[in-house]
Amino acid sequence: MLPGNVSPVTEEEVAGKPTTAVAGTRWLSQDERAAWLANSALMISLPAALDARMQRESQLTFFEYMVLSVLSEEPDHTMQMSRLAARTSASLSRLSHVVGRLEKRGLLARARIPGPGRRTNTTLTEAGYEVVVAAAPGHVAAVREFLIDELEPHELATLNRIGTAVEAAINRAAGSTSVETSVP
Amino acid sequence: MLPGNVSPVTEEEVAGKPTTAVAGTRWLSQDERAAWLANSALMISLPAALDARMQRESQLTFFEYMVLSVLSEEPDHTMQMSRLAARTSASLSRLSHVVGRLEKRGLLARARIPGPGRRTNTTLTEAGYEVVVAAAPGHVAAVREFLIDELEPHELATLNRIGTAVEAAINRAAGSTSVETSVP
DNA sequence: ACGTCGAACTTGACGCATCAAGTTCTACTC
DNA sequence: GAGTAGAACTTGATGCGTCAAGTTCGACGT
Repeated sequence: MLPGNVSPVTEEEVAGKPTTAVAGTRWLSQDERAAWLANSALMISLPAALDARMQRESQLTFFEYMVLSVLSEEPDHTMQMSRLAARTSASLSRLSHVVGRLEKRGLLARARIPGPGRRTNTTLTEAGYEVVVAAAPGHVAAVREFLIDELEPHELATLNRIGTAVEAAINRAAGSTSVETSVP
Repeated sequence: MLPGNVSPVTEEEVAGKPTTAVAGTRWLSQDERAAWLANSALMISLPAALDARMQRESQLTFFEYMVLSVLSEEPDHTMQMSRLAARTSASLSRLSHVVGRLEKRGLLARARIPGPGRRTNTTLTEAGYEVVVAAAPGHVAAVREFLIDELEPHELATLNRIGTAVEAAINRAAGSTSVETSVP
């Protein structure tokens, strides 16, 4: 459980309604606050739990696994950097660092794309593919244990909706980074 | 949107049912997979977006804000380290580092608790309180913009349920860290 | 009374993420 | 055709988080 990381004042000022503003701010209502706290705990604890387990079982970060996994699902185990970045919700910079490390470990390889522009392809190596395949069952098990198997079907559906909506709201606020997101 | 960070194989092997196992693993069904992908995006993007904004507007991390905020809601602006750690879903180690930094910045102070055992209290300073108060409106606005205002009431309720359930599942798996979590 | 255990921290080393800046291309402009 | 804009990365410095150890205390056994 998380606390009231919401307003620096004590209960009394917040009252019941989701509206009102003491000094121009719409504070959170009781329900909103509770939902936000629960979500904070989820946001903080879930990635940490998954990271810890993947690290133990496969010497991979949650994010590294995502990268390898996305590549493994392409027919040719290959994807362009910027596209891979969009697919993993990561900045190009972050991806570049991670790919650099994974390349050093021999799990994937980079290659300039001949055409116009400065584009780079990333491809899984044999070793890389074997690592993902080996790590997958543990990953899925963890996802089930911590999240999926805890939820009812309608909760799953709602979670899907929420994730999508939030992602949209963030991209909207970011002024749209204008990267490919849809599957061709 | 996020990709299939789930199974290293292509669609065909996963089929429709949430069950079945090619090699002993219960892979994710279409719906489960979709929900998981949406949740991944949420897990990754939301903290990042909040962190970035708080950093820009208040020179505070999302987590630093949480710490200060929790303290600000205590009547005496004081809380014991281990309790504060539980309230913020953080390890004692992480909290210790963060509190150290915030102390250096003059936003809070530590003091040994006289009684038995090795306990430490953390207290907001005047400056610290002013910082939270100043940062709060921006924080709430961001939370609303990215999450709360995007959701219908029933979605809020479900999110609450999900967060609680996940937190419970993780704590269960962790063999119970045995720290206080309930409010007295 | 002495030693051991465990709880409650603290500290240091190391790794990963972020941000700002640099590079390498094409394309467009005047 | 030189210059500028801009997309697609890459790189380096800095800072936060994690993990493993270390410290400091009381309690409990013998």
